[in-house]
Amino acid sequence: MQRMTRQRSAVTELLADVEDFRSAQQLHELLRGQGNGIGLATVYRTLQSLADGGEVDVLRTGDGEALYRRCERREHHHHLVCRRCGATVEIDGPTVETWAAQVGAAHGFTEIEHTIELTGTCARCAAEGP
Amino acid sequence: MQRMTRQRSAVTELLADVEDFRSAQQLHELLRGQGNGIGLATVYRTLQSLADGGEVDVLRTGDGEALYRRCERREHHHHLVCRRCGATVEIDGPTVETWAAQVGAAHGFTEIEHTIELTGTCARCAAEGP
DNA sequence: CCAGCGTTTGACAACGGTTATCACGACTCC
DNA sequence: GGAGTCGTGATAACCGTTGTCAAACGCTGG
Ligand SMILES: [Zn+2]
Ligand SMILES: [Zn+2]
Ligand SMILES: [Zn+2]
Ligand SMILES: [Zn+2]
Repeated sequence: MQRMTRQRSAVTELLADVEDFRSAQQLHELLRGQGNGIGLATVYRTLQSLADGGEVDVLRTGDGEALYRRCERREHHHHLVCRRCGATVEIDGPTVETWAAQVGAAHGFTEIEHTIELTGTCARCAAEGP
Repeated sequence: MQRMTRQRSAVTELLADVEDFRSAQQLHELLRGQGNGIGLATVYRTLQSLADGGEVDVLRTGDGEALYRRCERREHHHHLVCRRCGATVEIDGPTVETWAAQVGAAHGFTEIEHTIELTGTCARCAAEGP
């Protein structure tokens, strides 16, 4: 059903190399830069399809832009992202998982979902100073 | 520094009445509907200034739209929002506050911030069925 | 290997929420 | 009341994202 085209594999290979969360437009720029001509719309479509399949994680910046990242673990997890350089650590939070479920149930809510993202300044960036 | 104009008080009064998170455009519609003529740009500006002053909370929907709400408590807190009707409960989470700080520190990150939002179906909506 | 056909692509236009512009009006202070 | 300041609002611009649709492509069965 899903065909493997030159463009689709270019995107997945690029995502395998990139460590941090990147926007669709950044990824498009990178692909163009490395000679892999590809349409912007195709990048968006591919990322969306990968996200739907759970192959990449999506998170939204404060101003609504979507960032994508190919994470190590496919199971549910959260992120600790450096606000300066974008370095990302995948977080496993059993504590908050149960907390979220309990709080939701305590107020009579069902089918609880949660969004939990951590932002900070990583050690390397903190060392550099302002 | 901040003047109290007819438009600004109209927005704050409306926010005092509205229980749930609403978008800037919804609030603009409501103001227009109740005869309070006001420009859309002014609604955006006012909401932004209120948000900067910590008088309203902002949260982003999955597709990047900003929603605003005048919350009871001005201190830091989180939200449990019904995905059907928008009913909102303010959540106090000492557990997750310390968890977030610890996890951040454990990875050498400083100045940790966190985004934590809970979504579910409230008891009333669950009773109504699909 | 090739024809046929459904899928994917990509340039471009359109969309939707938000922000910038800037002339105008309203308020303040003297 | 006049100068200076700040807020307003219609409109245009912005920017990330999605829709359009003809052409290109990848797969498969023959
Ligand atoms: Zn992840
Ligand atoms: Zn979780
Ligand atoms: Zn709140
Ligand atoms: Zn918190």
